[in-house]
This record gives sequence, C-alpha cells and structure tokens, in this order.
Amino acid sequence: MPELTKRQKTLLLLIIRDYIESAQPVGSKRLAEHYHINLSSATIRNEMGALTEMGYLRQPHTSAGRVPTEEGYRYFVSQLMNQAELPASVQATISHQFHQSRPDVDQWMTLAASILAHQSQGVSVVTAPHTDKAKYKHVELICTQGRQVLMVMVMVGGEVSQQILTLAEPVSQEQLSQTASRLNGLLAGLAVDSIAALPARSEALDQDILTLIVQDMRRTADRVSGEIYTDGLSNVLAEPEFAESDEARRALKLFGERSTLQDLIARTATNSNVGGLQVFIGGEGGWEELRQCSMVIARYGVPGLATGTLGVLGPMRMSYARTIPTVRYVAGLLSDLVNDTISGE
Amino acid sequence: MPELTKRQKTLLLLIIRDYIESAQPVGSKRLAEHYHINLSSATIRNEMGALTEMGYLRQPHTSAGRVPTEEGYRYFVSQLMNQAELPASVQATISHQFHQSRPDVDQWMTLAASILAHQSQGVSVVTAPHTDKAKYKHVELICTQGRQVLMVMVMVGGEVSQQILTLAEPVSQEQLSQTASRLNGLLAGLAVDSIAALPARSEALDQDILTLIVQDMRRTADRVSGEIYTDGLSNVLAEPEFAESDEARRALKLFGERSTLQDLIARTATNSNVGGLQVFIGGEGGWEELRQCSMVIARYGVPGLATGTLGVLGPMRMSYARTIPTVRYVAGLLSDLVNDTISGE
DNA sequence: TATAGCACTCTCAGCGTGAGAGTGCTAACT
DNA sequence: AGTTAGCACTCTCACGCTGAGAGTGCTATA
Repeated sequence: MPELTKRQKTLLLLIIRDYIESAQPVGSKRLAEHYHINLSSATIRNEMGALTEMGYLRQPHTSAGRVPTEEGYRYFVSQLMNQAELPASVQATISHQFHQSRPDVDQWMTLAASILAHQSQGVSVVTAPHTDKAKYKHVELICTQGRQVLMVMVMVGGEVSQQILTLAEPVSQEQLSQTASRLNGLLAGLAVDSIAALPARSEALDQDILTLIVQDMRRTADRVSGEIYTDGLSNVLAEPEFAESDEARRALKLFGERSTLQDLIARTATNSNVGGLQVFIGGEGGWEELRQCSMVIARYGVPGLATGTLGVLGPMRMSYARTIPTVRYVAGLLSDLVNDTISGE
Repeated sequence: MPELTKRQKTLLLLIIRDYIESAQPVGSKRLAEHYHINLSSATIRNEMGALTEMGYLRQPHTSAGRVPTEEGYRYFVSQLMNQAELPASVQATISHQFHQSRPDVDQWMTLAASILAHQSQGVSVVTAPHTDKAKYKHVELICTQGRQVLMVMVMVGGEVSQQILTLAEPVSQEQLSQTASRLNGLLAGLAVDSIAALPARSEALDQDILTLIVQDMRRTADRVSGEIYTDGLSNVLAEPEFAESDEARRALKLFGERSTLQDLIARTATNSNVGGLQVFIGGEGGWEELRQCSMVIARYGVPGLATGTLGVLGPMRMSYARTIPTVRYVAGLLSDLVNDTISGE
C-alpha cells in the first residue's frame, strides 16, 4: 500500500466523485477543465498514471479515461467515514417524518426503508429490531376458526410475534384464555430460551394443547427476526450498469428475492456492532453475483436488548457520500426510537 | 367484427401461439414449414393479408412477419376460455403443495403467489380473503410497551386484523383484559359497520380507552383488505420486451410498488364475480403505463362471506394458455380452502 | 380456388472510415 | 526537480454504405 501525496489524494477523490456522478470514465482534460485545479492536463495525466500503477484506478481500454477500482472506492469511502454528516435540513426532515408517524414498529421500518431508498437511490433493506435473549412477557391465545388458534407473544421491550397453530381438536375461547393466563403465570419474565425446558414440570396443565404451544413458542420467537422491509428496487433499474448485461440482471434478480436479502443481512450483520457502519465494496465477503455492487450496512438498537440491521444495496458506483451519512443517521434515529420505546416513553 | 373462416381461425391461433413462444414476428414461410398445414406459403400470405385487414394482425414494418394486435389476442383468449384445463399432473402437484402447507392464510397466500408466478412466468398478485360485511367475533387487547396497545380483532370466519394503538396514558394488562372482555360482551356477532354507532350507548365504560379503540376498530377492519402478496417480479425482467425501451421500464417500476397493485386489483375486482375469470389485454380499463401488458384476474372465496382476488400481470405476449388455467385452478383451490375453513373443517 | 413465380420493400449485420478522446512520452520551460 | 506543451499513437464510436435475407403483394397459371 504505497503512500499517496496530498495532490494524488485530492485528484483521486475528485475522479471518483466525478465518475459516480457521470458514470463515465473520466479523462485528464475533463478533470482540468471542470474543476479549477491549477494543473495542466499533462500533470494530471502523470498523476493518474501513478494512481493506476498503485491500483486505485484502471482504464477500460487504452484510450478511455480512468475508472475507480474496488481499491479506489475503498479509499474514497475511508475518507468519507470520518467526516460526512447529513445536512441539518435533511436530518430535520427525516426526524420529522419519524416523529410524525404512528409509533408502530411496522410503520418505522417501512418509513426507514423508504427514506433510505429515496436518499441513496439504491435498494434499502431493514430488519425489525429483535433480541436473541428476549424475555417473555405475555401470551394471548385467540381462537380464530375451528381448530385454528392465533398465538400472540409479547416480549419485554414490546417486540411482538405471532403464529397460527392448529390443534388436534376444537377448543373454546374460554379454555384458551384459561390456558393463556396459566402460561402467563408460569412464564412471566423467563428468557425465551428456557421455555423449551418447561414441559417436564407441568403435568398439571392439559398436555395436549400445552405441548403444542410450547413447542411453537420457541419457533415463533425465532421467526421474528425474519421480517425484512425493503424498498427502492426500481431505483436500481434506472442505473445504466443495470440496463444491459446479463451479469447485472442476475444481480437484480437476487434483490427481488426475500431469502437472498435475509441471508445477506445475516451474513454481514453478525460481526458488526451497533453504531458501527460497514461498507462492502464489490460484493466482498462472498456473494459472487454482487461483484458489481456495494452495500452500506449498519446495526441499530440497544445492544443486548433489541437490535436490527439496516442497509443499502446499490451499484458499486453508488453515491456513498449521500448513502453513508443517511444510513448512519437513520440508524441513530432508530436506535433512539427503540431506546425510548423500551424505557417506556 | 367480420366472420372468420375455419382456416383463418386455425391460422390465427397458430400465428399467435408461435409469436408467444418466439417473441418474433411470424412470416408465411416459417408458418408453412414448421407446422404441417397443407398449404403453400402463398396461400397463407393471402389469409394473413385478410386477417391483417380485419384487424387481428399487424406488421411492424413492410417486410416483417405478422404480430398479433390486441384484437388478435382477445380472440385467442376467447378460444382458450372455453377449453383449457390444467394437466392433471400439474393440478395434483399444486393441490399437494397446498395441503402440505400449514393451514394459515399467510402461508396460502404466499404459496399461491409463488405458484402463479412460477407457472405463468409473470408477476403474480394475490389478496387475502376479506369481507365487507365482516361480523365481529372477538377482540383482544395486549399491552406491549408503555402506552402502546396491540389490538387483535377476529372476525367470524377466521379473518384476523390488528393494529397498534397509542393511549393517552399507560394502562395495565389487567385493565386492558377487562376492557376487552366487556367489549366482547357488547359486540359479539355485530357487523363491523355497526360498531361505529356504538359509543353513544356506552357511558358505563372508561371513555378514554374505549373511544380510541372503537374509533380504530373501524379503521382496522378496513385495512385488512390491504394485504397484498406478490411474487415473480424477476420473471418479467427476463422478457425481451422489458430488456430495453423506457416505456417498458416504467411499467416494470409500477409493478414494484404496492400501491399500484392495490389500486389495480381494486379497480378490476369490483365488477367481477367469484368463479369468473377476466382477462385484460393491453391495459384496457385505464392504466396508461400498462399498454404493453395483460392481466388475468379472478376472484375466489365464498361470496358474501370472504372473497379475495388473485391474478397475473405479464407482457401482452404472455402465455395465456398456461396462465389462464392456472389462475382458474388456483382460484378454485383457494375457494375450497376458504370454504373448508369457514365451515370449521 | 390454390399455387408458383417474380419484382419490390425493408431490416439488419457487417464493414470501412474518420472524428474525437485519451494516453504516454519527450523535450522545453520555470 | 517539478511542470507543461506538443506530438504521435491507440482505441472507440457514430455514421454511412452495402448486400443478404426475409417477407410481402400481385399476377399469371394449373
């Protein structure tokens, strides 16, 4: 990793910024004219040569301008990470939208996805806040129809998850309510993990219903994290690199599938902390099809209590300068909201 | 609407079938060679000329083959409507998938969307079963966090809808349960419409909570029909007519937006009966952007109790021969499932 | 009435060409 | 030594031309 002179840094940043805007290889002449650096195109050419040598730029063909390499983007992003605040006016607008909305996780997630997609012009992905060590708070069993029962579980912290169970035979609503209140007595405050150990010491209850329910509680608790909100697929359709080429189209197809996003989030989120912000350039970290894409991902929430992931997926040429601060800001906002919710407003 | 000779009918059907497969204008020579009709290309040319005259075909340019007009497709579809059963083996597979799945509306909808998308290679849209004249059956109020309350409403028939309310001040779970059971006593069996009239005769209850809840019940009940399941967006990306051209891309963008589909379904579903199947060709019935698209739509369920809509949106050149019977079959299946559920399995 | 033949039209892929953009190198300038 | 001007070179791309091929409509014929 050779050293860059100050001039090289400025030039590199300028080139990348220009390329992100124009989507076209940038040449020395264009650079000299459009930005008032006091340098001739020849000097710039020399520097560009050096930057190419060092691996930050490359030329699509002999007589084209330069295009950033992954390494180049990486440098660009590392510069952005330190500074880059969202303009106060934008912050205000976003914050306003959140406080205007109904105080409902579903609303927040949808809104976050929409804002991210709009600001970054990429595909946004947001997962609902979730804990592994959720503590059980309350369960409700509601008879919907015949043998079908809707189970609603509420965790300490306000997380809600639900599932439909099918019993062996019809049960009345009264019976269900009784069972539920017994469960509530037994389980209040327990960590969800320990529910699995329950059946052994509860012969007193009607086994038939109970075993089924306890079994499904575990599964239900797991399933919560599966909720993924996404938005902005059509943004990416407009990008020139997705207009043609099969490779790009395959990537696009991936975006449309829930399972992919889920996997993606899971894979990247694990080794990341709340507050931290990760940028994956050119699909680093596996994922062959996304070689032309980048991701900006952050975790939000209160560690140990409820956390979620949010991020933006876009072409490698995405506007990091706008995406990174937006992701960071929205992550912060959601963290605050989660925090407020937990501490009971 | 001039009469078609038998030979013209055969020819027209053949041409359209070929075009749907190949996506390319079909010429007289190709037709004469590939299908063993005992006619020379010259004769076919004459007939094609006639069909063009009558408005069923057109030529993109002087020396290209023929392409079906909307009128042509319409004729084609009208032929398909009468016959066209799904092969028994496919029927079996689909039916199997449904009966294998968990008996859960959410599962069914997702599955239906997936099957439709896969079979038709288009974008599928399915709405959950819903009634206007839903009868209220049971309500449950669950405290999630501070002033937030999750309200779950169950309708006769098993339809479930929910919403988060925010009260003016925190309320304990016991209080909520009491309120809920009082509500249950008051409302059991009532049509949802008449709930709005309630507050007048209920000064006995804690007004604060109640007014809020009753207010929101109405809204919640309405919101149920909003649930839309969709799948297969990426199918349509592969189609040649969507590869280029801005018009097509704009249409694609529409598909990605929930609100569009919602509107679309609403607009088309109203004047359609369960069992009936409608085909909209070239975006007839408004919707400018979908001029290159067709829709196959059907309603399912038990009229008056719970009905929903399902359909497929694809290029005008979609495979009607496979889509129509699939939509019809899946609609039938869902109707059966809804029926079974209502009559209590 | 169906077919064979023919002249005509239009598209499209392939090719060559020249303009333009961009480069690297060298020599001159500060 | 760093900067710049100039120049020769390379490569792409848009343009125009052309010939092959596909398809047509019309007319004469079986």
